[in-house]
Amino acid sequence: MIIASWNVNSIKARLPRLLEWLEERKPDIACLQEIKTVDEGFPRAAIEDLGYNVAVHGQKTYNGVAILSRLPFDEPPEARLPGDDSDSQARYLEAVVSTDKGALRVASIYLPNGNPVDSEKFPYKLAWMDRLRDHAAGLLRYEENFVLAGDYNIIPDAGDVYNPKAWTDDALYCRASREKFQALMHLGLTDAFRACNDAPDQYTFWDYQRGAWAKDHGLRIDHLLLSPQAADRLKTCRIDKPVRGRERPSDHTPIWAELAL
DNA sequence: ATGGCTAGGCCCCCTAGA
Repeated sequence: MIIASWNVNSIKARLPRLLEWLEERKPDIACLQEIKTVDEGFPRAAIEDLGYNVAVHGQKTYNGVAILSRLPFDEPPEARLPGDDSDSQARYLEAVVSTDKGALRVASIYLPNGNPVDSEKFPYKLAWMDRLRDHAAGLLRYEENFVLAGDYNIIPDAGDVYNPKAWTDDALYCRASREKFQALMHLGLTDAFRACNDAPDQYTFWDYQRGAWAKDHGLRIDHLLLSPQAADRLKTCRIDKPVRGRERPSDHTPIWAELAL
């Protein structure tokens, strides 16, 4: 089955692009980020008409995540990441589906950007990453298939950004951010894209500004992180780059993995 | 030589994104 992640940068602005991509790629599960609407504003019917079950954790104006699944959800999907009851930003949604080869847990993640690094946004990002690591450590104890899919706002390595020197002090690439990402990976997760492709400059985001798309000045910041059980079933992982070049695009493009499930 | 965008809100200018 195909599990995808896409930061759509507003579900309402991007609905035509989303519907055409769902019909082309036919993902079994699609994790969306930055839907930028409350639950009631989500265009649920148009997506259900394509055969998807829809789970939404929305918020007015900012953030917001969703999970689309051809298979029904086993239990009501769980919003929010444990560890901070005062966190009101809609950045996490987790669901479980049953396949004939076992259960699959999927999370849609919109990890905080963290810029500027001298603002309160940066410690919020780092604390959020600590919470994600703690939660992932708990999930690993089930020894099941899971995929943590989303916009991590983390450039893992120098080969994942067009000009790494310019990003040294940015919240997406600075030492503290990448150390937190490494701590998460060192639990035993697999970066699905890097497990399938070691070429540099394979991006998932291109800024709307400064002709970034035309010059291929991109970042690889959207990731599918797999549990060991899911990694054993990984067949391929790809980035749907042409979607970024379409009319009224998101600044992110979809990434997806195929698992033998 | 420079600066070049997009989306939402209650909206003609601001915040936010990365």
